[in-house]
Amino acid sequence: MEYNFQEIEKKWQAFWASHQVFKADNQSKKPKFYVLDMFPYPSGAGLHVGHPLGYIASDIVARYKRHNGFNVLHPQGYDSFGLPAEQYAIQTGQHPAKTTETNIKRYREQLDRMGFSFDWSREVRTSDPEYYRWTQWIFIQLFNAYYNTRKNKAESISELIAAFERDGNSKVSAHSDSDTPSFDAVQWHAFSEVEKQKILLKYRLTYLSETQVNWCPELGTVLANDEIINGVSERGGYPVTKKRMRQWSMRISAFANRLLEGLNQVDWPESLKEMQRNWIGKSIGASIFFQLKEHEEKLEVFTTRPDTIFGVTYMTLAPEHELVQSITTPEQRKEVEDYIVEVAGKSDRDRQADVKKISGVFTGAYAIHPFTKAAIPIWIGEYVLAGYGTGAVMAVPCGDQRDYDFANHFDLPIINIFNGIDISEAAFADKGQVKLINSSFLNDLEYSEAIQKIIAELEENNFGRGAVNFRLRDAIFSRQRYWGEPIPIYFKSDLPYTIDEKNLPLTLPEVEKYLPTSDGKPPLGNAKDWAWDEANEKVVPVDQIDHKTIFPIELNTMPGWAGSSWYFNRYMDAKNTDRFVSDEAVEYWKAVDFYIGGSEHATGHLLYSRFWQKALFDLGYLKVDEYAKKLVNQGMILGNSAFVYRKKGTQDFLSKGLVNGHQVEPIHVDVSLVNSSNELDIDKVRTWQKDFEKAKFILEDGKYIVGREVEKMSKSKYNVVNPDLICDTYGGDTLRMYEMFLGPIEQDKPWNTAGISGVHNFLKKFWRLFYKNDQWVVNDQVSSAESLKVMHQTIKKVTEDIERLSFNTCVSSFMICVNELTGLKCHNRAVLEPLLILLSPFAPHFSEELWMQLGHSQSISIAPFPKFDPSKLEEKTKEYPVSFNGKMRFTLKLSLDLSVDEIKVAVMKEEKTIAQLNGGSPKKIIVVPGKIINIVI
RNA sequence: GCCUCGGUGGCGGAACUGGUAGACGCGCUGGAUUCAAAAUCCAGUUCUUUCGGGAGUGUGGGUUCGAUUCCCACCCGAGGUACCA
Repeated sequence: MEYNFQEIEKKWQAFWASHQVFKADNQSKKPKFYVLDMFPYPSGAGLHVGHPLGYIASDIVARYKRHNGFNVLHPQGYDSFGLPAEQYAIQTGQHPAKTTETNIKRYREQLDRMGFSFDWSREVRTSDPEYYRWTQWIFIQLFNAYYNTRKNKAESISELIAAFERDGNSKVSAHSDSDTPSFDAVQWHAFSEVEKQKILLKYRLTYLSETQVNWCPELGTVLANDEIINGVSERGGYPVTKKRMRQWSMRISAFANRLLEGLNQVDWPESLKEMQRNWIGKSIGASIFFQLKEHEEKLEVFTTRPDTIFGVTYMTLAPEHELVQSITTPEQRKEVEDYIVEVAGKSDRDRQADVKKISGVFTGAYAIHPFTKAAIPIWIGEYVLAGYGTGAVMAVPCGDQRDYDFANHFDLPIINIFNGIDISEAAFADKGQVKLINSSFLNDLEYSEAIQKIIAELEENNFGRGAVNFRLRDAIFSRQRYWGEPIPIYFKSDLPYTIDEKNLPLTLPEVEKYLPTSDGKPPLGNAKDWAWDEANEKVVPVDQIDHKTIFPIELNTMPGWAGSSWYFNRYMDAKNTDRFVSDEAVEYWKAVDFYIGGSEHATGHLLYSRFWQKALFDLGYLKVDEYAKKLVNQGMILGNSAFVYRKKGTQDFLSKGLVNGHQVEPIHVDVSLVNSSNELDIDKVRTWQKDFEKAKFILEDGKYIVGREVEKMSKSKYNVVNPDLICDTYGGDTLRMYEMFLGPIEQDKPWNTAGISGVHNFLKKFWRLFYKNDQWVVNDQVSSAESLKVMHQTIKKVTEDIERLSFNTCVSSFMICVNELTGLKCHNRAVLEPLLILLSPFAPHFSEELWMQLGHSQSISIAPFPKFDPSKLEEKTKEYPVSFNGKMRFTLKLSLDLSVDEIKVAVMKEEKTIAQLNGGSPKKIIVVPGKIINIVI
C-alpha cells in the first residue's frame, strides 16, 4: 500500500469531527492545559501559508499535552467584526454579515485540511449577537465602575456615589478627568440628576468626553494611535487629521502601573514586554508650579529632573496650551498668533518630519522661579506636545540637548550647574556622579540626593510635588463604523444611560447604506429602527423619538479590539446564555497556559485585553488578573514578491538583467506566474491583468526574468501563497512538518517550497518501515539493542525539543531516526509504535492511520506519550572530571569495562603529563598536541 | 537617537549550561537500479592545499588549556519607539 495522504487525511478529519475527539470537558480529574491561538480575522483573501505557522505550533503543544495526560482546551474562533467587510459592503452593497459568513466557511475548510485538533464546539465569532451581547455587557460593567486609587482596584460606581453622599469628593481617591471640580456632601445632594451624571462620567471606566481625535476623512472614522502608521491610516494609507469630538473612552490609564507591574509575572518574550513598557512610558519626576509674573495663574510643568531646577533659564509651552492666549503680551501677540496658525496648519506628519528644525516664539510673559525668584521668559514651541505631561516644560539648557539647541538658536542664557563639566559644546544629560553647583541648597549634591532634597523642598513650600507621569493615554472607544458592536447606550437629556442587561444583545440594525449620513453622522444614523423605548424596553423606529419616553441610541460602534479583549474567557464556557462565562468554568480553566500569536499586537490587543482582564478581575468576575501565563510570538512568513520593470513613460518591460542604466518603475506581478528560475510566463501575464495586454516584453536570452524581493505577504503585493495547493500536492501533514522545519518558530522567514520534498520524502520513508513493496512488514520480533537505542534517543530529543518549542530540530530528529531504522532494517512493532505516538503531534493523520492499522481501537491522540529510558542509551561509560594545574577542567568519558592505565589527551601545545585526576582510576593522563581527545589504553 | 533581537557553507538552518563547528533538509556531483524516465537506494559535498596540512561562525580586541557560545569596541540587518520634558 502506498502512502496515500489524500485518502488518509480526508478519512481522519471526518473521524475526528464525528467522534468529537478534541472536545474538552470543563470537569476532569486530569490536570488542565489551555492552549490558545490569536483568532483570525476572516478576510476575503482566505488563509495564506503564514497563518498556520502559529496554529501548527500550538497544535503540536496541544496534542503533546493530550498525550501527556492533560485535559487540553484548544479552541478556535473568528474576530469577525472589521473594516474590510464593511468596505466591501460599501462597494457592493452586500451585507457584511454575509461576506463574513462566506469567508468563515472558506477559512474553516482550509483549517480543517491541516488536521488541527481544535474543539470546534466552543467556536466564537465576535460578530455573533450571542457573543457581542456579552461584549456589550462588559461595556456596561466598566461604565458602572470607577478606579479606587487608594485600594488600587476598580470598584462599583455605587461605592463612589455612597462616598459622595457622605463626604463629597474631597476624601475620595479615584482616577478621574483632570477638570473634575471639588464638592462636598451638601453640594452633591443639591446637584440635579444631570449634574450628578456629568460628574460621575468623569470617574467611570467607560466615559464620554470631548477629545481631540485622529480623524480620517477618507474612511470617515476615528483611528486609534496604533491604527496610524507614519501619519497615515494603516488601512488604505489615507491622511489623518486632528478633530475635536465627543467620544467614548476607556480609562486604561488608571491601570497603567498595574499593567506595567503585571509584566513581571508573565512569561512573555522580553522584546514584547519592553514594547509594552515603552508604550506605557512611566516617568518618575516632579510636578512644579511656577507663579506667572503679573498674572494670578500658576504654570504647572512636569519634569524628570527636578534636581536641575536652578539651571532653568526659560520655559516652553505647547502652542495649544490654554494659558498662551491670556499671557501673551500685546507686542508679541501678532508673532505668537502667526506661529500658532503656522503650527496648526501642519499635520502631525509634517510636525514630525523636520525634527531637527528649531522653531518657537517668545510670548512676552515671564514666570517666577520658585526659589531664586528670577523672572523666566516664557516661549512657545512646537516640540512641546500638548498631549504629554502638562504641555509645558521648564527648559534646562545645560542638562538637556534639545533645550540647549533651542537656547543657542534664540540666544537664551545657559547656566551651568554641573561641577567640572564643560558645556560649551553640548548639554550634559547624564545622571552620573557629578556634583551640582550654582544650585543654592542643592550645591555639592549628586543626582539621587538632589532629587530627594528638591522634592522635599517643593512639597514643604507648596511649590510642587513628586509625581509620576505616564505616556499611556486613555483608549478611545467610539468608531464611526457599521460593522462593529453597537454601544448599549441611549441618550436622555444628552446624557448616556445604559440599556438594561436583560435587554441585551442590542443587535446591529439594518441600514440601507453603510456610509456616514449626509450630515456626517456615523452609518448607524441611516438606521430606521434605532431609538429606545424606555418604558417598553425595546428598540423602536427613529421617527418616534420624543425625548420623553423614546430616546436616541448611540450611533457609534465599538472598536475592533473590543471583541478580542475577552474572547479567551468566552472559550471556557462558549455556550453559556446566562453569563459571559460561568464561575465554575473560570475556576477550572483560570488562565491561558500557552498563547501564541504575532508581535504586531503588542501595543494593541495584548494591552487592551490585559486591561479588561484586570478590570473584570477587580469586579470579581474572573480569578486571575493576568490571563496569559506564557506567550510566544511566532514569526511572519514572508512572501517572495516578483517584479517586472516598466521603462518610465512607456509600455516596455525590461527583463531584470537589462534594467541597468534605465529609469524603470518596478511593478508587482503575481508570483504564480513565475517559475522557480524567475522566468515569467508572458502569455499568462497578458491575460492576468488588462494593463499587460499590449505590453512589450524585452527579453534576455529569450526569457523574461523578474526581480525578487522578500516582503510581508499581502494580497496587494500578489505574493500570497495559498496552503491549499500544498495540501493538494503533498498533504496537510507534510505542510505541518515543513512549516515547522523551516526554522525557529519565533523567526521571520521567507516562504520557499524548495525544501518541501525532503519532508515529504521523510513521511514516505517512514511509511516504508510499515509497508515495503506494498507488503505489511511490521513484526513482533524482539527489537535489537541498536534500534531501541535509536528510539530512545529520539524520544529524548523530541521531548526536550517540544518542551523548549524547538520544533525544527524535532523534525530533524525524526529524519535521523527513520534513516537509522531504515539502515538497521528495523520493522519491529515495539520500536515503531512509540515513534508513531511521538510523531503524531506533527503528522496526525499519518500517525492515526498507521496506529489503527497496528490494531488499536482508540484514537492515537489519547495514547500516552512514550517515556525516555536512559538505560537504553547506556554507553557503559563513566564521566571523570579532570583538573589540570589546578585550573584546567573538562570531562573525560571512559568506557566502564576497560581498565585504563594511561590516557593521552590532546589539549595543549606541548606534551604534558596530567597532574591530578579526580575520581579514581585511570591514574595517568598524557596531554599531547593534536586532536582534542585521543585516548590510548 | 534610544530599546529589543539577530549576523554560521551555494541556500534554510543545527550546535540547549564554553569542549571534535556545519546536525537535518534543499541544491549540486558521482554511482546503483531501469530499454528509458519517475520513484528508490548508496557515496561525496565549508574553503583552500604542493594532500603533510592551513584557514574558518560580521570586524577588531580581551578572558580561557579551549570561544559560534562569555566580556569590550565597532560594522551590518530586522522589529519597536521618539522633539516624552
